[in-house]
Amino acid sequence: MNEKQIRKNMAILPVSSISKLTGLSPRQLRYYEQFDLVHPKRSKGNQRLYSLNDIDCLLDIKDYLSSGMTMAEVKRVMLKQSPIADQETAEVSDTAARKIFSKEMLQIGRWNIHDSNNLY
DNA sequence: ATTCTCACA
DNA sequence: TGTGAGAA
Repeated sequence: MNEKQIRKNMAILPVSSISKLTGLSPRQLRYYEQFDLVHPKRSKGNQRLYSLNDIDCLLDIKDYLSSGMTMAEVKRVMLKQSPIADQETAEVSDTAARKIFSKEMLQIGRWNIHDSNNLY
């Protein structure tokens, strides 16, 4: 992978930053981790270290949850197009990903996408 | 000062 | 999910 991808998975932001950037509470961020929705690295102090890629995932997750999906459902969608880890993360972290996500949702067909209930 | 884990009025 | 205790 090139520098671009490396950095996307290198960012090491503390949970507080992620919380502000995603609008999710630290509690939720840790909770989502239990479902393998995100894979933050850990510092020696056992501190969670999120990458820019994780932020991207979190934002999508947030979107899906707002659309009425549950953790298990979101997880399934994520696993099908989340090559994250430290392999060959193609450059489909933003735009392309969004399209794929939408496609997945429509295919699985069951989550009607009428209105986004932003309740926060 | 921050974050982590665990458990619950 | 939120919140607080106790440790790192």
